[in-house]
Amino acid sequence: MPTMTAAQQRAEAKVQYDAFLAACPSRQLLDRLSDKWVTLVVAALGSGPDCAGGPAPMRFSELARTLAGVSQKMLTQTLRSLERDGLVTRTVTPTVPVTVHYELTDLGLSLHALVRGIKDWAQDHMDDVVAARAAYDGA
Amino acid sequence: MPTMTAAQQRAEAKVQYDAFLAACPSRQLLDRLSDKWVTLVVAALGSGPDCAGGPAPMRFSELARTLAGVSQKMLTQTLRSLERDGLVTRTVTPTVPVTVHYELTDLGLSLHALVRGIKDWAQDHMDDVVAARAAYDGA
DNA sequence: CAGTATCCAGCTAGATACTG
DNA sequence: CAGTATCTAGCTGGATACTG
Repeated sequence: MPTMTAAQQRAEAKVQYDAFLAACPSRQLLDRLSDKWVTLVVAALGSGPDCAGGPAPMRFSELARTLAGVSQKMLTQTLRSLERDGLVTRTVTPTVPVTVHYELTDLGLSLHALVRGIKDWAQDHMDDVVAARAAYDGA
Repeated sequence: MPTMTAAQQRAEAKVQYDAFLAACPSRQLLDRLSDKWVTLVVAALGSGPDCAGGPAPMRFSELARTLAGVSQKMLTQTLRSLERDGLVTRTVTPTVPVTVHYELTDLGLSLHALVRGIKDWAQDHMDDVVAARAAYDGA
């Protein structure tokens, strides 16, 4: 065999990739933020239903309404993963029917600061992006 | 018909959802950052191949190596969208074979600051997340 | 109200082959 | 070197129905 096959080279690349991941912790959080509902839930819990207030606990149905368009499945899945990661707390009040509140933890709040930063950047620069897009498409 | 069907309620929700999107500009950037390769490319161009230096122009193959594991297709697609959005510049040097450099624009650099913030947050808090995860799984 | 369970359509992204 | 083109497997996430 004179040289590596394409498949072998790919396998090799995967190993290097894993190493790159291990060396760059940002990747792990990235996978979290890459889930669009995660970011939206954090934004909702951190900024309130109107996307402009302060942090506030919200009920399941309240979140579902605020993020209208999210399926129950995705909302549940997202909230579970956030709870598991210690970013939100889940509080069950045994009324009939049951009432459940979700709230950002301190850790979640610190992440919210980043999300807020992203939002601010978007508001400041999104028109630049739109303009660049128009120029690119026109040319 | 006494009440709305489930399908009608869903259609209604979609409209509200669109309104929510329009009211919250963060969503547009979110879609951008939700693409994991976008964030990684910005990080690579902004922090250098070793993920620790300063902003530096990089060649196509250099990016492919740094983000080992990315397919040519995804890398090309990602770079095109970033170019279209005015976040990176594409410079072709007519050597044989051709040489292409990618570099962050000022706009791209300002976005990189956010990515850097995310990275720093990850380094500061990722162990908390891991601990929370272990506690959740153990209980 | 706040889920869980199941099914499946659609899109994403990987593999592969070819080009200037 | 830096792409483009094509095919397709697999996974994501939506729709729907059911439960404590």
